[in-house]
Amino acid sequence: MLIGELAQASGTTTKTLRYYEQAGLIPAPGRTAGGYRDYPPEALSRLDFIRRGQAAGLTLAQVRGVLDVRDRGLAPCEHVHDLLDAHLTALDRQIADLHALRDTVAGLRDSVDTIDPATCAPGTICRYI
Amino acid sequence: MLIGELAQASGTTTKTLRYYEQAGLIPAPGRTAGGYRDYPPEALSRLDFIRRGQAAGLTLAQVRGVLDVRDRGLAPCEHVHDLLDAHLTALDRQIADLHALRDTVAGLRDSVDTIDPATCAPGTICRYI
DNA sequence: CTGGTCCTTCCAGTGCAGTGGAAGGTCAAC
DNA sequence: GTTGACCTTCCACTGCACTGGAAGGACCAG
Repeated sequence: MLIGELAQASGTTTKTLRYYEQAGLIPAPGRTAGGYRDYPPEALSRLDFIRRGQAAGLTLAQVRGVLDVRDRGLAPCEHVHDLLDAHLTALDRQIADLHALRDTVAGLRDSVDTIDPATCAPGTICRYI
Repeated sequence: MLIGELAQASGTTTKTLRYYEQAGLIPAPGRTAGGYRDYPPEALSRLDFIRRGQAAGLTLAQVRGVLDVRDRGLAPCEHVHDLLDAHLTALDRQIADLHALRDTVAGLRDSVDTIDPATCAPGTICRYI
């Protein structure tokens, strides 16, 4: 399988595949006589896993962590559980932070509607922020 | 006011102040005989505004947009209202996206606890992601 | 044999908001 | 006069996940 075919099959680009190889996410494949990358069929399932990991909001470094465990011949179940657990905690905090920010911004925006701009102090940049 | 004093007073660093100047967020101040930056007192309120804008989750480019309006001698009220409104919309979508992601990740994590790892297919990377 | 498409490597840039460090100038105190 | 703190400019780097482009080789159809 040439790089362009794999890119098409996995819904990504040749640029990205070379980048993944350089980043240690996919192993360097064999080469054809002409020096072209020649991927085995299982490269596709590896790319699907990477895509699913990304869809779950994991970084490529985290995905690579799981792949590294798997490549050492181990079952990554515990690792995956801990990773998802930590990710969930981070997401919860991120959502809470964003919620607080949202309320702050909503208050600021409403203040623009309700506070008379004539009461702005001359030396300030903006009365509302 | 020298740059170190302003940095201390505004709770930032000299590096950041030079960066803000280069980025067009604060005007280039006068210089002392020795070539040191010499800030006027109102630089502090400008930096406070920048900090409040950042606390509201605005980018420096957005903050600079407000400052540009103000520097042209106009009241930025309408601009600020529109900016905050758009920001609020973006925040709401971001929160919704994050919520959906959170639910997905929670489902994945729980599947690690409930699905028997012995049922993993040998060719796959991970049964859970 | 030529044209077109695919592939190769390598270097550099994107956006965001700074941060690090080198090489050197200024100023006040001792 | 010298130490030390502060300042100057300039260039490069951080993290993240790519993306763009140049220069050149491989391969296939007509």
